[in-house]
Amino acid sequence: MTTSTIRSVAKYAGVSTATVSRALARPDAVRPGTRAKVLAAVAALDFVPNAQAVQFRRRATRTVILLVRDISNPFYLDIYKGVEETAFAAGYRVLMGDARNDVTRVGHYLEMVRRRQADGLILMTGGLPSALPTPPALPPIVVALEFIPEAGLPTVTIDNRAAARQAVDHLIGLGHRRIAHLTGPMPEVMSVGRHAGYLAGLAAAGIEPDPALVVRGDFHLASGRAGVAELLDRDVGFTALFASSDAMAIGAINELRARGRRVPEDVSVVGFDDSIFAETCNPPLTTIRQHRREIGSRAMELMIEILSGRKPQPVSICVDVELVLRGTTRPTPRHLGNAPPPSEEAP
Amino acid sequence: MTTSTIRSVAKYAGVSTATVSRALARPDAVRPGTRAKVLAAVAALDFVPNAQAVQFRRRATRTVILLVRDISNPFYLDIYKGVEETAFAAGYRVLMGDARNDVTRVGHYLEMVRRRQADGLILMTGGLPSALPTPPALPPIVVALEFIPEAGLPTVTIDNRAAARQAVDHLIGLGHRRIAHLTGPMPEVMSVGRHAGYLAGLAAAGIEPDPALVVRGDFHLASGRAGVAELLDRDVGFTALFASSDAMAIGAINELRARGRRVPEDVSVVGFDDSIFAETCNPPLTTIRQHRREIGSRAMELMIEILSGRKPQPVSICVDVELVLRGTTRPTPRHLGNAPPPSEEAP
DNA sequence: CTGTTAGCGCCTTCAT
DNA sequence: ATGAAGGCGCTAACAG
Repeated sequence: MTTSTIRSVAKYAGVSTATVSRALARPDAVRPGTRAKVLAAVAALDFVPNAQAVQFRRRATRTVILLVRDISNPFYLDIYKGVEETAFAAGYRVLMGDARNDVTRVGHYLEMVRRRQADGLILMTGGLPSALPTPPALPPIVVALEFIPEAGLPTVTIDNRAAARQAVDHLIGLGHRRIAHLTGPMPEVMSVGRHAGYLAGLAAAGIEPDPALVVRGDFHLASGRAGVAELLDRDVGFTALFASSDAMAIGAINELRARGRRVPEDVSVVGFDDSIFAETCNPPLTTIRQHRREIGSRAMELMIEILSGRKPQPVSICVDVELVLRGTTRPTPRHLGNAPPPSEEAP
Repeated sequence: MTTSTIRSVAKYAGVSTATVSRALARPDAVRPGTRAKVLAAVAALDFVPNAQAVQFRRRATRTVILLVRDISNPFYLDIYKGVEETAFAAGYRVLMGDARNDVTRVGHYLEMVRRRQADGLILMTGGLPSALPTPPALPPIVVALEFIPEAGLPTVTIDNRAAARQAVDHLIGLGHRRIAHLTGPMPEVMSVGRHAGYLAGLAAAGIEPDPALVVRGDFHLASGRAGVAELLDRDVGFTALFASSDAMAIGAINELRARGRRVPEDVSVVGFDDSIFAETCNPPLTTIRQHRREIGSRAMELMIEILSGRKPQPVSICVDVELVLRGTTRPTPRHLGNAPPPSEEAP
């Protein structure tokens, strides 16, 4: 590893260290001739500036931490990509942290920022340690995807309620009226929003909500399976199912099949997320797409503005979602009545 | 954000800065009384050591870069987890980089290490820029999963040949003799190794290899689909298929179904990786499991040893794989002859 | 435009 | 066991 410093370069080029620094940082702040001399010296000595010294001196690491709830979830990969692209372009680096669903680990990462291991924190975990430092000591934070009610932190999210509503409206448009819902973990803002959208969709169509059609899940595949099992055991009739996550939707489809129901012939299914599983599963899943890349880059943009000293702290950005029609939904079977013209179909 | 420094703490506690530093770094190097005074001052002033200053002074960032070939691939998530866990426990941080299948970006990350943005680089990309710095200027590097022939760099991998052999032996054990192979991109060491294992398995069973049964893919799902299409169009008979990646295996299954072949009734399929798709696909995929977490943590362990100044540079570690029996393989149909007792079955 | 001069915050000899 | 002092490598005033 190299050891030449700005000082050796200065000596070699016959200029001062300040000039070297300038020639490198703001080339047009020095005369072309000197610049050339410096550059030649840099090349000759194979000089590489010591980033640690620079950052220390500038009191900025140009690094942000992206902390996710659980890194096993590939959902976060695209978010990361969005964050990283925007960060990289602006000269920032991204450190990805895994909270492992554990709030104390969030505190740990917060501490890293306070120690100036990083300039800011992009949080995608549904909670903060209760002993949160108060505003003056609170480092720059942007919350994405999740909600942290108390603190008035800048946030990037989707409109969960409206998104769920889209899913349900689609099902209703296909003629379904007995629509079940697999929710996420329930006191959580995200799950509550999606459930509210489900109810709103029914209400708008004048469909009486039936509590027996609603089962609580936890976003994971197994709970989708279990949810359908419960629904079937309850023996409530339903021709469609809206799951608050793709994983649950896939679990649900597996269980439906295992119990002899065909998808979409007997039951239409809509998921949520448009995860990587959605397209490759069989049949491909109709679902609500979250534009993850965009969520990530928006969050990073916000962070950059905050770190640049612009922006009034509390901002909120809402990223659009999109209903992706694929193979798991179709009009209700004619024998159940109200069959609409068989027009809507996935590409 | 806090601004108290070691100096203010020293003044408050009525000791020198050296004592504060010692009290924090090596508590038993100072008298209990002084330690208490220092700790009280730290608490009173809400002192947080400035990591940048510490690292600058110590000339170490305690950060390593994990550079992957393409971060969209969830395969790397578990590797990351393994790396991160081991790193975290040893006081290191992990910066994840995405090479986006682009060698020039590898050079960029190498440069980051040279600039001391990080202490070392864990490489999971199949190549290095040709203008690689020579040993004195070459930063600490550990290669994982992939192979970089020229440089005698420490490496953590699996035995691709032996792993593929296991897959093929399993199929042969079930009575299959017409076994097709979907390879990875072909000049690459990894793909070549797996293909060699396939051939070795056939040879050991006295089966004549048939070039018409081999199709080149690129590890991605679409190439699995295309590969099967080609196989079917060639009209070569086969009762089993070994794909060098799970994604290709799933693509293959989709295409087989689309063309009216049932899996595993008509064709048995074995994948490679045990990716997250393997378990949730339908039926669940029999495959070769790579212990990704372990590969990651081994790589990080190696890195730590190198950074600690131990370890002679060129080391190579080989992590075991495991055949995971699930639902896509079964004995050959009796009408094709040699049907073994129907014993082997997934749990 | 360029050089001189101070540190950034911490750790670490070297004395005491 | 503790204090005093000198940098790590660089940038940012401030003069010239």
